[in-house]
Amino acid sequence: MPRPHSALRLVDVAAEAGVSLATASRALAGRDGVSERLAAHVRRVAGELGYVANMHARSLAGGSTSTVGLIVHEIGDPYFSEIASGVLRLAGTEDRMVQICHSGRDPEVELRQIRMLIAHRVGVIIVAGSGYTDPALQAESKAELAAFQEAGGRVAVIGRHHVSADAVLPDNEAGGRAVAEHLLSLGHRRIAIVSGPGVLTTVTDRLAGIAAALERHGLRLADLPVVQTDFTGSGGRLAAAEILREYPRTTAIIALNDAMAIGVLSTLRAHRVAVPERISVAGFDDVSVAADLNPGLTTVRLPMTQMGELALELALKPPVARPRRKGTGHELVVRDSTGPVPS
Amino acid sequence: MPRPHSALRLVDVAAEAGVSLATASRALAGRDGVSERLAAHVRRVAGELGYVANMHARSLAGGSTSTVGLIVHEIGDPYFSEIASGVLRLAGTEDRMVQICHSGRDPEVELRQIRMLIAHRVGVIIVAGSGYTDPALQAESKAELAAFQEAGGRVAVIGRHHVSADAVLPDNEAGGRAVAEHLLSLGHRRIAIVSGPGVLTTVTDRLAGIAAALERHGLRLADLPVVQTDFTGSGGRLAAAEILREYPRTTAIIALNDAMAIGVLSTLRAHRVAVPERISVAGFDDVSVAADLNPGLTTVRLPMTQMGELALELALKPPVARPRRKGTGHELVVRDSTGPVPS
DNA sequence: CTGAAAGCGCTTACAG
DNA sequence: CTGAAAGCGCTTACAG
Repeated sequence: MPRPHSALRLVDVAAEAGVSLATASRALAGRDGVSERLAAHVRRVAGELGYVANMHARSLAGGSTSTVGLIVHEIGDPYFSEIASGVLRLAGTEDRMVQICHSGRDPEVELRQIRMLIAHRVGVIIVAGSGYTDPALQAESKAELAAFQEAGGRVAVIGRHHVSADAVLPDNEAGGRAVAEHLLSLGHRRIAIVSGPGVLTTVTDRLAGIAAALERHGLRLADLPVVQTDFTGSGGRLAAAEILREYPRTTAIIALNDAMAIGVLSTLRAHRVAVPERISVAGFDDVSVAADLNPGLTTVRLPMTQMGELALELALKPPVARPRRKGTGHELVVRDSTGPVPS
Repeated sequence: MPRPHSALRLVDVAAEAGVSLATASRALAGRDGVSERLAAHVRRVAGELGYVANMHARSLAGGSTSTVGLIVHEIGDPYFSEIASGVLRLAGTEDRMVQICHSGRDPEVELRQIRMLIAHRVGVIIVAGSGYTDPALQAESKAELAAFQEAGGRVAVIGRHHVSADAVLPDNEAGGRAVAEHLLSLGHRRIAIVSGPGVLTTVTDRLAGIAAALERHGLRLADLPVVQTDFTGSGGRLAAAEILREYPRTTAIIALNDAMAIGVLSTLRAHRVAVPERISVAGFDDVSVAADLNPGLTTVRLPMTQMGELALELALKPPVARPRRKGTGHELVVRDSTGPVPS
């Protein structure tokens, strides 16, 4: 198999620096047991020579690998591709490679991928897909990740997972509250929800926020139509058709992510339903095209790219006793797809 | 570093199967020198035990790695995330991991990433970003990839690159011709082009197609405004503003990819320019939101997901003397953003 | 067709 | 603080 031109080995660096293999290894790993002066010298020599450790040898010998494993539900979905972009960007500046795999929103596949990544001896695992509300669905993944951390691996998750690890927590509940408040303040009461799979914590958290806002206005989520569908554009299209058919008096639709909201807009347009004059539509995430739609989509902005960067940043920090948890903040972005309730 | 529970080694499989380490290795690698009966037996035992080779040991010993390296310009761009999705999908079914990295449309970064991937001993490299028209810009990458292939690595590229490797060739020129023909047949003559960086083969090929169509109608590309900008949404926005300002009589705009076309639509909308009544707009790629825009974007569909799958498929086939080249086909998708020239 | 042994490039006890 | 040596789990000449 290909071996890089620069088949420079640690022995070469050691020889050049005039130290033993062991000392060179310790110096570069930043392990103690080497005088600071010597270590600095070795590092300088390694730098001048452009030495890059053979990750396979390192891993085989029991060292850790700099590779980052990233699990997303589906990279073709802009929500995840923006997160991945953030991870790749930061990884690039740290000279780390990123292995990406699909979980397809299937806990079993997710488990398989986690095992694959561990088998490949990645040093870091980032789980970017939503967690599952039912702990049983994640029990095995949780055990696997715990063992991985026990053995020195680093883990960070994006979203609410049943895993004890550093976490980036999207402002799902507060965002749900904000978007619902927005529609309520515009006078809407006959609001329909286009929801994703109820097993995802992302979905339940966003719904919880919406429910909280409704209650402050004396409404109950249970009394509103909640159409559960795929977390995708075609899911949104189907759901919108159902809403038009079953709940024709609806004046506003909240889709639990932008992909679905875009599908909703598409169906409404096909049915020549004026947005926002007859029905207001709001989404969640603020994927980059949301601003370019017509009408521009009112949505809750989550900083996906930064979320990816932040997750990797957390994972790269030395672990602490209690996992870190970082909120993301959110921002209600009001564009043209929402307006006053039709009189 | 984390070691999987199933720290099952090849010796364990060999013992269980009652053969030597060497025989077990050969049997699983499908190398000859083992009777077919014995080999089958070893493979069955390995399967039952759930054995997975330690890729690091394999790589160190000189074997090849099943990891796939994928280089994209920017994973946040839907064109690339759809290609990546195809690669990940096929890789998943083959139990291969995929390492993705950004080249940022910078030949130097691309070269660095290629070197990184080779240093990580990936078995396959897929270059998904456009090639560069100037061979000098790719000279080093080309040499690096050639050496990699020489050493047994497999390479596939998407787009026209100065590399001798299996290639998936998007129908850029024919697509350019199709979209230009479409606008010409609608009566447009004052067509402006929103172009990406002229150093990319994707750009020059699409322009060449447009030029060919124009010539058939007695027009010359050189006489039309070609605004060169970033291959992104904001590039499209800027270019559209320039066109409105400098070439106010323009009746149609061809953007060389959908990202830019979406930016163009956005700017036209901000300026209250009716599409397609006053200006028609067409894009290229058919990213998934193109259908959901309002007006729906007329564009040239390239099968990005399949392109990703196909590239990996080619790379996974045994190499042949002459690199394979597969065209992608294309399809002009006429939606609502293009219409007859205003009278 | 099959096996014993060397070696890939590291890290890490174990001595000094 | 530093070094010599064993060992990680494979593959691949080299013998038989």
